[in-house]
Amino acid sequence: MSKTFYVTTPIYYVNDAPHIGHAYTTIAADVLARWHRQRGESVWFLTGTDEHGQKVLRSAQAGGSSPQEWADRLVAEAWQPTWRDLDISNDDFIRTTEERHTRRVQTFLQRLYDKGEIYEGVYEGPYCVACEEFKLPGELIEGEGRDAGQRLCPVHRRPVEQVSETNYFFRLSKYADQLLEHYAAHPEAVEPESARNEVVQFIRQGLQDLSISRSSFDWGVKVPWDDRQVVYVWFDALLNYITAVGYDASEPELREKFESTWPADVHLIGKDILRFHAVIWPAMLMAAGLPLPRKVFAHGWLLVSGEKMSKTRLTGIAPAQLTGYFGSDAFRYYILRAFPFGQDGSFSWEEMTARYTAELANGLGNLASRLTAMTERYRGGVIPSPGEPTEAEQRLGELAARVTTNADAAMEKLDFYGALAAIWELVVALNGYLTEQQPWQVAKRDDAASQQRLDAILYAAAEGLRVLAILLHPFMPRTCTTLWASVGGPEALGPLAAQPLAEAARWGRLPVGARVVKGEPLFPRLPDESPATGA
RNA sequence: GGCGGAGUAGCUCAGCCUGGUAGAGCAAGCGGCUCAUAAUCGCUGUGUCACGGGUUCAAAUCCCGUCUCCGCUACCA
Repeated sequence: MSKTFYVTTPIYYVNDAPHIGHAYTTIAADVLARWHRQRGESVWFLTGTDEHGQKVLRSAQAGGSSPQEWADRLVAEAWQPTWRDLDISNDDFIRTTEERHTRRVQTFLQRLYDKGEIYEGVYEGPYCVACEEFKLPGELIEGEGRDAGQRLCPVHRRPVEQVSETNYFFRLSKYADQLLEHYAAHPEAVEPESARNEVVQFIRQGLQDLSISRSSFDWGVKVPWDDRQVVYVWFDALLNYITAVGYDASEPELREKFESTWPADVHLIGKDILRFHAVIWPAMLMAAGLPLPRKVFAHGWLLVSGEKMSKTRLTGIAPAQLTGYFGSDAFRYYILRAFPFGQDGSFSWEEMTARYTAELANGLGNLASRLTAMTERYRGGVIPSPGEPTEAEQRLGELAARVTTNADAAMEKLDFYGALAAIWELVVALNGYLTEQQPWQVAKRDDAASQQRLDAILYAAAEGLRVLAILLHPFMPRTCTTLWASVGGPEALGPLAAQPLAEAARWGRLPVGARVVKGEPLFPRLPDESPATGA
């Protein structure tokens, strides 16, 4: 059985509703999954929600509901609708409160405990009595005046106490050398390079064992041998990548699923959760004797006005604010086209508007309108014979092939930006081709040679659009389905999703006689005034 | 404080490793075209390459220093 291409997003914390940062990761994962499906590979694309932990408990209490009700509502009313709106094609959606997950988390934990990878110890740290919780050393603030020399809780502005609690610890420290060896042998396992350097540097400093249970609250997976404690939420959350695909399943189909799916080919994450994925997670897998993920890719952040998005600064943008105005496909296109994937990108409404108009409406959309209008007008909406290709048509065919190869190579590197740049060469070339060949002039001449020439031009342009529909389908599924239909693809060649990338650029696949229809513009012109928004 | 990244055209950025007339896209201006969503195609300009030194025949590119911005510096997710 061949290995399934397995791509994941983080499971998102249901403390809050999704913003465009979550959408960025998820859209990238979706495009990657669709690209590999279009290659003809078996693909498994997983996303989901992380629902345990103190913050969810607190949010639920503040909202006057139980944590389970809180999570249920956010998942049903915020997260899943957002992914539906964005045409996210995940194959599964794991929630950490599902029994299939919690049961397997317990099994995993018990195995590590039995192997001596987990021991009972004492966690000591700064604790705020008012918050009733442990604080991170880094979030404390220096006291002034009366509290000079002391460190204060950032919420209550009062000194923290050193408090200790009995917890269970995972022997993370013993895996430092193995992790370093692994990354030396597999540099591709953490990308981009800057992220890998940070991880390696961090591990070199030495690792401490990790406290993986909590006893101060109970919203979590119970530690199987000690029900006074619940599992630390990250330890619980990371395991979703294996529990969702059948780790420790007894059913034969699920065992087979796990064997053919794990290890993950790509864990896509934001760079803020790099350490959990590139240090703790692989160490957990080493301890359990399971294979490590092939790649963790930490992408940059979408910044708004140069700052990380934040609710408190009112810079958090809900995806619906953008999709409602630009459409889901335009949003998917923009965030992958505007910024190299590994780097931070500065989101701006103005830039998105400019790209929408220049690249989608005037570029791709208008190109489709030109071809379909002329085919309807001059040939009654029927794809004519390709006739004798001249050098211009040959160049188009060669470009289509080269662009396909380049885009595929870029996608192999998770370079969505480069892939779109490559594909856009074909959009630009086709607009130039039509302008140079002037089919509207050729159409005015009645002689047979001119009419055959017109056929050839229209055919070549239609071929170009056929290739574009296939190459862009993973990025803009909705629009490309429309485009595919408008060049007669469905009847002539079958469903768009079934068009293999390897065949996409083979020139001349569109059969003579396919029905071309000029429909509504692919990307309608934006209204003059944009909706009021903080962006 | 330590480690790492960045500072190049109005905007977003490439170039820097492997020194040798400073580039792309967008925006702007001019021209062509009229099939198309007032769309498209061609042409044009623009720069103390953060600052100060140094190496060199020659530095955006190498070296030293300074300034500014950002990230990482472990158990919130």
